[in-house]
Amino acid sequence: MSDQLTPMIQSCVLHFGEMGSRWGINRTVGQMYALLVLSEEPLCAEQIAQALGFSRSNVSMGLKELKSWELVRLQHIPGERKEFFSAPDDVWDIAKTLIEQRRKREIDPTLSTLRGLLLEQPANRQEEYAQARMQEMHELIEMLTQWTTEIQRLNQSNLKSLLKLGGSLGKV
Amino acid sequence: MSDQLTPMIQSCVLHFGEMGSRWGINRTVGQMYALLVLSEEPLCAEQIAQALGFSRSNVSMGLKELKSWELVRLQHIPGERKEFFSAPDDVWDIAKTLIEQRRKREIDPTLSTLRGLLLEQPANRQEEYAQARMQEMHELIEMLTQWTTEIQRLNQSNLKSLLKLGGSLGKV
DNA sequence: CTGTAATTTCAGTAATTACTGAAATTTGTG
DNA sequence: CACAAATTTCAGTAATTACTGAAATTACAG
Repeated sequence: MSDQLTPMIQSCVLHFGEMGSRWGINRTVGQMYALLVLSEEPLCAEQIAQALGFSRSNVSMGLKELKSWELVRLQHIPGERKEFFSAPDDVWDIAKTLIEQRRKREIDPTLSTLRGLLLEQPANRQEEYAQARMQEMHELIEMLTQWTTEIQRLNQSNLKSLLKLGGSLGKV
Repeated sequence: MSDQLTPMIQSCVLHFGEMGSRWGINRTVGQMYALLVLSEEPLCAEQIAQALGFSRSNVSMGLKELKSWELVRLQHIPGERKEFFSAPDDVWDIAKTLIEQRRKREIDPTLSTLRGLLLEQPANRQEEYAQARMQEMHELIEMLTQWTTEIQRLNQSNLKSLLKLGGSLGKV
């Protein structure tokens, strides 16, 4: 990594790179995104490559990935020919996008796989039990999904105030 | 993979193997756990290796991993010398454990990294902005964490009824 | 305590995933 | 439309992660 970055920003970028890789996100893509989030002005591919010490083509791949997740905004700066990228200004928007995308890519296919298997006629006691488990998983995942859907409707400050009501959840 | 498994169970096992690998969980560990969840009786390492076509040592590694996540229960079957493993009977217990463990391993260190960086004196305007972003991230993560803490207190049926109240969230 | 079954460890290898530089393509400007 | 800047693609390579078999260790019945 080049040392154009201040140590503070570098630490954060590195941390999110590691975190990303634990969550199935390519480490360098994680770093790129952290950098974009921490930057006030939009950055061009060249700047990202320079700041993080990656090849230009790696950055191109990374940005492609981030575009496919809808996590970056493409911007054109007047007078500049090249493309600039930035992350949403509101971190809650980022989180909502992440949740939504992961749902589309992983949760929905899982639910649909489970539904498919639940339609089959169990061939024996063993399959009967397995289907019961699958049914439980399906219900649980659907429930948690509905929750996140509700939460996603809120904006961050509503979320905060809802949380302050706090223990209200315990009173069911 | 051996074909001791019925196609139904095999499909499910394979699917969760793939899903696991997208979430930073080794594919074969994902398969092992799916198999344990779908099995009514506890399984021994040998049975898992046989059913999934993995080496005995790979299963040993996988079980070690699952133990470290506290996702499996070790059981001794009377008269049997070897160890048997099973997953919790309640899928909600499994989910709660997963959430808790990921919090410990990834969320807490992230919060602590952010707090550390927020204590530093910003050296310039750029770092000032970066810190503001870090502050937002910290707040958001802490908030979502508190949410999941609340939810984890509930049991599955409470969760269901709370969800049925449904749009109540929208009324904040 | 001895012998055997079971489990774990670990060094080596295989498989996967990530990254690069060079070439091809696209984009925008005069 | 010609040229140049910018971006993308992709085949090759590097790095990482996963998996195995053999050896070491542990656990337990007699």
